[in-house]
Amino acid sequence: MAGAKRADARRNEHVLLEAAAAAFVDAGVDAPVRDIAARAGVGMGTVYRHFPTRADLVIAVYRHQVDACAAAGPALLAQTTPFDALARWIDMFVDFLVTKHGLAAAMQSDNTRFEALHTYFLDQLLPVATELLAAVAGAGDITGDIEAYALLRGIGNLCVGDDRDAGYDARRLVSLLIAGLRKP
Amino acid sequence: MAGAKRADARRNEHVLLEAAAAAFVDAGVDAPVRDIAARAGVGMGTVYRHFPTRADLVIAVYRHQVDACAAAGPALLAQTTPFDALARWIDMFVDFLVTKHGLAAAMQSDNTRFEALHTYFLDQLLPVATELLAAVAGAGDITGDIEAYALLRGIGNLCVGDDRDAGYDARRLVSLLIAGLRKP
Amino acid sequence: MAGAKRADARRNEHVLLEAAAAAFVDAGVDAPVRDIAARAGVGMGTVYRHFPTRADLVIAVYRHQVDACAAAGPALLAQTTPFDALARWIDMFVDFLVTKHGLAAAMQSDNTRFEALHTYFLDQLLPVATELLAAVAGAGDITGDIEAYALLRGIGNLCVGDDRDAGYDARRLVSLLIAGLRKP
Amino acid sequence: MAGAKRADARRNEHVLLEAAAAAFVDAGVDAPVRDIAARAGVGMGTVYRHFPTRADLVIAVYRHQVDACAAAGPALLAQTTPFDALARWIDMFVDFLVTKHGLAAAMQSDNTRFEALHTYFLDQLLPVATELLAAVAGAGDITGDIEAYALLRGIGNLCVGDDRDAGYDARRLVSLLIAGLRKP
DNA sequence: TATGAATGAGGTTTCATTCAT
DNA sequence: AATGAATGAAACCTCATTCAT
Repeated sequence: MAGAKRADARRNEHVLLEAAAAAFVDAGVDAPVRDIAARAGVGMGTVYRHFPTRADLVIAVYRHQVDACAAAGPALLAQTTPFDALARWIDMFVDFLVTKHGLAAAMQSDNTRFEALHTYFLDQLLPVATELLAAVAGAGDITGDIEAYALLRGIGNLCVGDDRDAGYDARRLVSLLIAGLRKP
Repeated sequence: MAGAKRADARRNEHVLLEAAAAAFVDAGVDAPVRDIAARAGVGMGTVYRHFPTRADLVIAVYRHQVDACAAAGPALLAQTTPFDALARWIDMFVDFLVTKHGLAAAMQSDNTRFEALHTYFLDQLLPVATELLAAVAGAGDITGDIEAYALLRGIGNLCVGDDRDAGYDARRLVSLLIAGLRKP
Repeated sequence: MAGAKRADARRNEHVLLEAAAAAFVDAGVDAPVRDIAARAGVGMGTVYRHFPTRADLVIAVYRHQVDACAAAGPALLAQTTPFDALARWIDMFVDFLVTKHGLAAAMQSDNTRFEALHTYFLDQLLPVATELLAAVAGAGDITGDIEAYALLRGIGNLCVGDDRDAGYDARRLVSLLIAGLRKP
Repeated sequence: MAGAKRADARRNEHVLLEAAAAAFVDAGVDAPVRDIAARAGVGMGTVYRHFPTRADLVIAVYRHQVDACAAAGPALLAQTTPFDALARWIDMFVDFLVTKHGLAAAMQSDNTRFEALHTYFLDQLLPVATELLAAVAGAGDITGDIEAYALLRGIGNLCVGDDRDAGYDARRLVSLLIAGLRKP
């Protein structure tokens, strides 16, 4: 019986994540709880049961992709030159942010509601970025210093609004940034 | 007689602009009208009298600085090399955005309320940025193409949250961007 | 399970209708939502949940009585002479309007918010009034023509403010109107 | 000098009355003071100087016509039969109300702001109506009793909204009322 | 455990009225 | 005397969040 319940709960959680992801795309990560619940076909209380705070929900929605991104770093380092690994990892990160409408905006929000989200991202990605940057520096490919944090933050910022604005291409600007990083 | 009254009103308008600027810093450009009025020490109706829509207020808050920035472009071009002029103009732009906390965030908002603000910025700055980029391209200092719009947007994005975050320095990232632009 | 909740909600809806009716009496059909909520002892949001627009609320408040009035017409025609049936039906209508203080005033409001209310009343009552008038005309009891719409509107108007004014008796004036209608 | 001023003031008062009358037509007797002032081309303070309360303004707007109506009663009585005099006087009253959009509605409003308006109307018209009714009763032309107050009130009510509603003709209903009054 | 009704704070906007100039 | 800027009390409506069922 307990097991049956859990199956139900797990299904609900899954449905909710899909619904939230869809709502975030359409209305940003501040989408009304009621809308998310309605999309998922559950009551609002159910949303709160599974994700007590908004950050919990947002993190849950993006956890898989953040984790995948984190995992990709070392793999890339093993495959190619440090600079190329960094460039390709950043590409992945940009792809992730740019396809998740509103996520970059949420990341730069200073609303305390999203603090936990921020933290989660950094916990996962900062070590990887640090490692990649260190490898590039070790290979002597970089001009000047740049903190991993600053780099992630800058890339995140460049991705804000990419989807909403036909005249703007975050990837292009990020590539300029990387070019600026490289020792001639 | 008509002029006498205006002294009061003009003072109030000034106070309101200061109050709004401060409120925008603390709470973003969506700061409640009630708060802005309270900071200014006036009634809410006074805010609406002077600035019927929110865009009116936001534009008014930043107009002087936008105008100054626009004016600086040609002056710089006359003083130094194209690339240096561009770099210094971008510095000015970044200074402006970074000291006016919350402005960059407003610029990237897709809320239709801020459309007029967006428009105003672009009307003022796009021609200048275009002129500077053309000069640099003419001098053969640039690698690849970049639209003035994309550049402004990217710089604006990089400035988002610079003030709120000790570990982040927008100027540093912008300088990487410019470096990436330059032909080796 | 779904039914359990409804008990509460149904009770609240009932309480709200009573509260709204009372508020309409005291302050007209434009009574502040906050007041209605306070009378009902519920939050304002509850009013909006049950009655998203003001017209919804006003119609709901008076629906039962309008329906009852509409139903009474044919019954009366079957019981007595056409003229008597008309007179008694009008008595009912007047009773309804006069006891539902403020309703007549709402009916004459040209505020577009009340359009739906107006429409609802006419949809229900116009056919009945038309039928009664036709029967009276068929019996040759009437002098001159009168449209059902004009008659309802006139009676409605005569009832405005009946309750607020000790020196005024809408029934008496309506009876004069009916007398004026009758062929000597 | 004092005289010169007075000419100015008198002119302003006149302009204001015209403006208020027009505003009342368009927006009812609750028309915003600002609108009235704007129509008159004066400041709002000027409205308040001339008409400290809203009732003062409303009364002033309609005073001439009320007075004319009051004066007409005795004249009609002297010219024709009592019943005919009453009928013609009521015609005048209806004409007055029906052409002054929104006035009838104001008269029936129980808003205390309009109390003085109410009072003024009654002070002027009640004696005249009473006299006319007494004459008709004296001539034995009336069936049953009707108070002058009730009659005025009923007629006023029948005129509400006459202008806004193509399907409604207050004059027709008032004539039914009078017909109902007459002894066969 | 799930539901969704209820709450009420929070933001917006509109005007009647006062009062400094 | 005239002006119109300023005030601030309403009123509206929208959710995030709680909690009875």
